[in-house]
Amino acid sequence: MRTRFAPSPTGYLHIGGVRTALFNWLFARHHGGQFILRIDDTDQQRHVEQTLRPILDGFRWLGLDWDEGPDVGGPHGPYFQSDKLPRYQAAVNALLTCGAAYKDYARPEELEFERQEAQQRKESFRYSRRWMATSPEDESRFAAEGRAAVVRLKMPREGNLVITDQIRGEVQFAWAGEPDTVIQRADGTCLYHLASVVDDYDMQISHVIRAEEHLSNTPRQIFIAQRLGYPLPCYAHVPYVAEPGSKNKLSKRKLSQYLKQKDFADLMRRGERIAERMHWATSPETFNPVVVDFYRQIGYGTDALINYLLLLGWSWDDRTEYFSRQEMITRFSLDRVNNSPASFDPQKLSAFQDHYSQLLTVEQKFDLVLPYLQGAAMVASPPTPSELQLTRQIVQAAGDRISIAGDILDYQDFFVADDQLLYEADDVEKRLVKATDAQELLRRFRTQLERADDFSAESLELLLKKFVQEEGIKIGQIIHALRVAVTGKSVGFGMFEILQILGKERSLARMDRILGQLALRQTC
RNA sequence: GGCCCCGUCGUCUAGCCCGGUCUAGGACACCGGCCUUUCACGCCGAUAACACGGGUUCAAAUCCCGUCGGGGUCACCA
Repeated sequence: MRTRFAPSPTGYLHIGGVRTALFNWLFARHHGGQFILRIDDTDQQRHVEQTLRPILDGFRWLGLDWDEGPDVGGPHGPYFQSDKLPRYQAAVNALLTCGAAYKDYARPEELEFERQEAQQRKESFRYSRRWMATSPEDESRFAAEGRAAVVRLKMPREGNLVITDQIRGEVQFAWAGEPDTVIQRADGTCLYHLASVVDDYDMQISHVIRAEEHLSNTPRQIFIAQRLGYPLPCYAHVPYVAEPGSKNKLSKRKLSQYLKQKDFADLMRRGERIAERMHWATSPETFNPVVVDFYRQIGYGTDALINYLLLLGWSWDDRTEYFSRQEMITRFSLDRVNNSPASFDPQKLSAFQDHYSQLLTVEQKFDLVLPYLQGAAMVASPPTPSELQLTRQIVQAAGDRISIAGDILDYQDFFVADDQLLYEADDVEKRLVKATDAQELLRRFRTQLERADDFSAESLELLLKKFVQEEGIKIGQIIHALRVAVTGKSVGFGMFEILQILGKERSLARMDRILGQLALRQTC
């Protein structure tokens, strides 16, 4: 079993493309076959290297390894269409010779005229073949008129074709409805349909697993293969990935429209918050939730992404949600691929990420998070031992709150100098100003803290409990005020962990600073 | 418009091929509650779907026909 994914070098990896690639990869791995990467660059100019790199990097990041293709080579190369021009030329000649294709000398405007005429009559367009050359005499006559020739498929105009699709079952087409597709341009370069069929044959692809939009291209490709005497691969057309909340195909260019949807907007905002702290120059070309690299950049894990994508259109049973790589390989089959489009749901992706990130140890998370702190210049590069320790403690205390690696940047307050800490005005108002006795209680508790020689979370908790008891107050009367005093806001992780992380000196400094400011405010 | 595909909770889906066990199951989200020093996690609970209409049948989400709706594709793009 041999499958392939044939991206064109566009500079980015589309989320739907990855899903298709994943299915190809899984299918090949399941059957112990090969997964081939081939570059569809018939239409590309020179910068292939530049636009291909991000795609290959994306595959590597995701762990979708290819057995043959760019960087790794293989016995059925070349794996770049741009390197196979003579090969395609030979195929075109063969098609011409056997009468499956013809040279067409129509000018674009003449074709356009026919097309419009058909539209006016509300008929489907079918080329008249008026400028089809049927003899060398025709060719020289047309050429004398200054016409250039393209090569078109000479499609049958009667009969039907039944395709047995592995996912959709039997699909019937009438040959008469198939257009005389151009397979070679006037300048001699070849087009996708031809190249694709020739490549699939050369690379001995057994299963063509691709997006649904190619279903209607299949008849003409089968026609080419048949007339060239190639054995037909099995076809499987997977439904495309749809926009959140609709059945339209997900498209990178429609980002601004998706942003009107809350979940998508939230995801984007989360990304932008990270990008901002990292000082990234972002553009919708690469920093876009439709593009896979977006997730790598902000710190998603590949386990979550792959698992989510797997379930977008495929299922094993009525309840299994989590699959290891090995489990997916073992269980994957085409017949459990769904046949209706599935819309992309950022929230569900997040839920998978939450799950997989909870499986990580503190040390693993620590490693993931560190580059972000360095990138945001919140720690030095390389980090000092005390910064490393601080980070480790934060990761530990944050627990589930850090889901994607970039989430660490939300804990900037621990890294900022004590006299630079920003306070949420509303929180200060509510917990330190309006709350009666809050400031006084803080002052009194401060002296206790100062005397404490054990600043561990456990002993701090005992200390506060004792204080609360002695004062005859409820813990809520002081703890919120304390939190705002040392972190600047009213939400965060466990109070005693916060104090432990900051340590005595910093905790006191922060308390003193805000208490001083508030005292000053009162006298004014 | 032609051709093709698709149609189960808001979303991802199980069930459909081989009709009864489906008063339609799971997950995410949402809502409510519990836990609790806040947030998050966790736990418990609730709401929520067979597009519609005809058949066939003792019985239809499941089979047949039609309608409607959504989408894909109709390039000298891939």
